[in-house]
Amino acid sequence: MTTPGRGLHGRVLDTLGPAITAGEYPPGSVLRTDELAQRFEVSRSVMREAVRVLESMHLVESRRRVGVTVRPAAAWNVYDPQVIRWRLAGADRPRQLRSLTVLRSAVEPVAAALAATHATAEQCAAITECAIGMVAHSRGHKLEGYLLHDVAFHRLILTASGNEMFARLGDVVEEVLAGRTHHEVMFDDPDPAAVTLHVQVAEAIREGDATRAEHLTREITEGALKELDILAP
Amino acid sequence: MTTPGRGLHGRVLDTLGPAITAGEYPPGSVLRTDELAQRFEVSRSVMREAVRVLESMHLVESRRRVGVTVRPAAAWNVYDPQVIRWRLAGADRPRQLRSLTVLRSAVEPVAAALAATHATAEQCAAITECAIGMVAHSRGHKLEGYLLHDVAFHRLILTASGNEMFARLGDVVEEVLAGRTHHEVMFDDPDPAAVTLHVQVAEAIREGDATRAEHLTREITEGALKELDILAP
DNA sequence: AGCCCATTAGGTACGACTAATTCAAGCCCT
DNA sequence: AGGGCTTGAATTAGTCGTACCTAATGGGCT
Repeated sequence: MTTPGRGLHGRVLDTLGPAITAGEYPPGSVLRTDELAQRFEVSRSVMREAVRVLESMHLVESRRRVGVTVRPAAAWNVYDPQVIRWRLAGADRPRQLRSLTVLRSAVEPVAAALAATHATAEQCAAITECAIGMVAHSRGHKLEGYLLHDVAFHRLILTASGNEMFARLGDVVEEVLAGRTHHEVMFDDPDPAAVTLHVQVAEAIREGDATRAEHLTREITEGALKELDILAP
Repeated sequence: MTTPGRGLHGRVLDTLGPAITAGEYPPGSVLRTDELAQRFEVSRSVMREAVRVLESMHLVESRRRVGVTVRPAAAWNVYDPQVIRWRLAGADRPRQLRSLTVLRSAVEPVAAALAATHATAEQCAAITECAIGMVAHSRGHKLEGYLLHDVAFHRLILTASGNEMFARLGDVVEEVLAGRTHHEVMFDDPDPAAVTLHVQVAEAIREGDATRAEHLTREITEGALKELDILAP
């Protein structure tokens, strides 16, 4: 995935970030740079750089004479891929997964509709290939192969929408899908109906049928939501 | 808005960030920390902190023996409020505004539907108040007052949806709406039809009619898209 | 109550040293 | 002779530690 620990400050972040997003330090908690530097056995310079990054994510706020105070969760940059990963690794993973899936259910249908009118021939071919790949890995405990094509499928559609904001949600979708396969209860084989829907979405996009692509994609995301309801009502 | 220049490194970012997002340094461009420190007349420590922040936004990548290389736009954290502000201040503001409006058109209808079933009585009251405020400022060149209520209206709905990912898009909506009022051509008074739609959305949410809230909100966002088409086809 | 000042923790600057990576010169082997 | 590999020198970010500045804060004084 992403390079863990590109430098000492990155190592520090890999510990501090998850700790903060996990609520280990409640909002308003005050940390001191020097104390943190000692705790992590790094120089103040390194700790300052780490704090700066946390600050840019709005996880903390640095004020003179006070220290580094933890900000309430409502202020966090929850779209930062790093923050998303930290939170998905934490305790409220289910809630996080649900939020992200709801976001998917809002974005992906619209993205699919746009893809139906904007996708190039190459993109259509790639999307179709992914759908075929999903079918090929839909039976016989080939979950890893299925996941790979599933992620690529949704990422391609988001990209083909031509909207950069949508395109950048590819990472989010990947996290959600990977999480479902790896951490949550996943039925031995994917739902055949879902596989069919993916094939049909590919069809609709290829044919330039925006409305159909949108509705079919909505069915997929609603299925994902129902799946979550079953696991954690 | 946000505090401009919380420290020297912030001052540097206020210049470097917009420059990079504006494409002033094409992808692959190499900057050197020391050179930048000299150019901005700050110490290396300060410049390093600034670079760390840019790195956390995926605007640049810092590698030994190479320098600080500018990453392609596709890698940028376009959901970072700071990045959004920088890009909106730059040359491709129209494209950016369009991307964000498309995002709104995907998210807000779903958020409104959720708000219809999740909003508390207090939230319903606040939303209604905003709609009333919009009506009150809809005639006679009261654009600032109108904007204020418009922003609050959409922000409240996003919050009332109960989904934190939606809630955090309040800043985005504010930027878009503020941009429309301040920088783009804005008709002297807002479209009466749009004002009515807002009132009706408030109604639907109050009555718990999710489907109606969703459809009405979709009309609002589609109107916003059409407005953009007129300005920049 | 209001003002003043000592305290405190972050902010900035500088200098020295480390480490990784690139590039190229030089070598060996084919 | 040419191509690929090794080695080393140059370069730039990374880390550390120190010294000093600045501004909030809280308590004590008037």
